[in-house]
Amino acid sequence: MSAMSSPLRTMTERGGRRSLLFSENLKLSQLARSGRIEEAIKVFSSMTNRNTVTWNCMISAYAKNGRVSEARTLFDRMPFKNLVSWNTMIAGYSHNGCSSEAYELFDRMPKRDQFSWTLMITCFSRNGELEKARRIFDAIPGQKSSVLFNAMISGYAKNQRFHDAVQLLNEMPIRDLVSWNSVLAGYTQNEEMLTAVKFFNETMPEKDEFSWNLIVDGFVKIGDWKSAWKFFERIPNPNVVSWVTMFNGLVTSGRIAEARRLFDQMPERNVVSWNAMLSGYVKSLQIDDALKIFMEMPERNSVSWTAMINGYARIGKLKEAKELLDKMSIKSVGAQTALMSGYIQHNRMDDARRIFEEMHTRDVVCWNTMIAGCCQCGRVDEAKELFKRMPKKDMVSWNTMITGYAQEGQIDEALRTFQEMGDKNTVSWNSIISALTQNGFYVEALQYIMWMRREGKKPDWSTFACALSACAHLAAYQAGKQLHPILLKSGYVDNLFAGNALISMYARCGRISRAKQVFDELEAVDLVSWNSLIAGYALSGNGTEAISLLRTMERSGIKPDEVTFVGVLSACSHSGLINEGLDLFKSMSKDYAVKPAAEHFACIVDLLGRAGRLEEAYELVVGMQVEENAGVWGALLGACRIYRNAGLANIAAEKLCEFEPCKSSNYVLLSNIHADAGRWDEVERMRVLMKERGVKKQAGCSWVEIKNKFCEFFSDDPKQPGTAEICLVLETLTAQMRNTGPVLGLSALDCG
DNA sequence: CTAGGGTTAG
Repeated sequence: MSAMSSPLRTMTERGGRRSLLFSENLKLSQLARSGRIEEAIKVFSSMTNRNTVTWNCMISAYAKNGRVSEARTLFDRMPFKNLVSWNTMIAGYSHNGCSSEAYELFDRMPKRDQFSWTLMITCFSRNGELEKARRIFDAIPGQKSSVLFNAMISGYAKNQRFHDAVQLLNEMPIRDLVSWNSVLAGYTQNEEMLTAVKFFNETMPEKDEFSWNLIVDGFVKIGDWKSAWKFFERIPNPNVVSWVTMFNGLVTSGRIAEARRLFDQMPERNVVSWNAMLSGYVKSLQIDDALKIFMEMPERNSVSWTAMINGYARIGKLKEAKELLDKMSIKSVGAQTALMSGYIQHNRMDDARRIFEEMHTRDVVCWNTMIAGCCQCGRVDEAKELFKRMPKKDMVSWNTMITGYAQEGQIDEALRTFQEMGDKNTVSWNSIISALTQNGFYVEALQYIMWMRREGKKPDWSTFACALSACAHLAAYQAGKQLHPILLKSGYVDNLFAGNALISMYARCGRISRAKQVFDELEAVDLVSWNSLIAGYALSGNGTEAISLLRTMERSGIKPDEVTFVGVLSACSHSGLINEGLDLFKSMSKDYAVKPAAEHFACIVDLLGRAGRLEEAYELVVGMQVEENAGVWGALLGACRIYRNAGLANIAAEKLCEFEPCKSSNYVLLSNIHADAGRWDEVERMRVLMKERGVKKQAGCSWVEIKNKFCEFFSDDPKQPGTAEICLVLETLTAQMRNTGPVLGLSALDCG
């Protein structure tokens, strides 16, 4: 008996040991996949028996969780490396975007197989280094598998090199579904839906659920849920992904009730479906409904918890959010970031900072959230410090800093950051362009848009909105006009931000009928669209039309706001509708519950002033309940100059110098008034005051658009080309205006 | 344990 049992026992022991090792290795890879890296480390260090697979698993575990340097340490220390070890380490670098490190290993490895080639091609492609990927591809000896072709095709397609992708597709010996879908994904994910549908209908010989889902997702991504629905209905065998993709399309277009109906109709639901419903409710801030789903759902993962915490955080129920986080057994980075973000949104920066500092691991999203939070509450120096401290920056980090600097008016820092960053995406370009427009550098903004197009970056709705806004502020009609067809072709016309910017551009360039046409052609309009149009009529001096638009706007169910009234009131004053303007001013607080601000008072002062009712205007300013500003006194001063009321002008100009102590033109005006009245001592006092306050004459500057080029003019600039001609034209114009137009002092033309 | 469609939720 004993002689027989001995070898048997040895065999089972060996088998047992082997199966134990196998199951421990399996456990390691499972932990790695679900992001439980700390547990994986524990398991690995407690293992007495390790084989090469164990080491490979642990390398992969580290790399998949962003700890690529620890993975490398393990790789260097492991007792025996096989081909998979090398491939795993390369994959690790690839997942973490380290293409040069990956290539260094690839170059040194003793033997290569299909995995190695494919990994390296994918790694370079992900990094946008397509030429390097192609060099690898071309150097592969012998027959290339379709997996290799597909990797290269996918790389081209993802990077919008559609021509190269299709060419390779045609060159490969045997195409399969992955090949077709790789090209299709390139189109759908780059918002090329026209080409995508054509490829889907006319080129692809066969389709699977992937193909259908890609099309639906592509339409969802561009916000066209109707087209998404058309294709969704035609899917022969929609799977869970199809349903969730369509569901997501309804949620992003704000149709939460319809989304709910679709959810109820789903033939099968997995945890992703439930999470989609949950976060759908969170997005539309229906937190009670979200909670109901959270309680109802049969299975929860960290995404579910994170979504719920995020929901509470967004409506300011921070106590509930924190309690939920405390209940999580393994607190994911995302969940902690959600609570942190809640604190940031509700101005509890210290609490946010505490969570941030206490976190064991932080991903790039967490860092970016904290940085954005600091920027939002004006702590840009703190943001800068964090930005320096963070171990790995992504595109979002850089873009956030650019926007942060811009909001603080630190345009030089924004420009420096933009130049310093390596790769730039559309958002980076948009960030710097909107930084420029927000700070009044309109010519520079247009310059950057030109550079952006030269770099081959596709403009999106934000680019168009900024470009058109710059044109509007410069009254650059030629440039703005040319943007219109480009916008039409781009497919962003129905974007309200772009559409409103277009209205505003035409309106401010004095093309009010074109503005109206754009307005009428928009699928849906909002308050901003109405305000832009009304402001346009104000600018063109058509008060009657502005008032009539206000009425139409009300009938369409949109309530006017303070901006609307600035438009309507200034329209009244520009077209001499005195009584209408005064009536509207009275009714804006009474009937519309819009509190008049200084800007509205300025309109009425201007209106009364133009009618010569200077005393009334003065009484209004003195008696107004809101804080006075330069605009109000400026309006009064303007009226005083037309009607030559030196006494009131003196008061207004004094006030103006109080509000804008650094603006030289105010002192000059006041000084001129005193000079007119022969009060030379006062003129002298002005001169001394200017010197005391350090007021320097600002160079007057203006732009002219000639043949798509912007010419900047500075006053008193002897280097200015064509000065003599310009002065001659100016003199002629002035003479003509003296004879025909309203009487203006020469100072009215003295604007550089 | 490592490659090609990074189809869906954060």
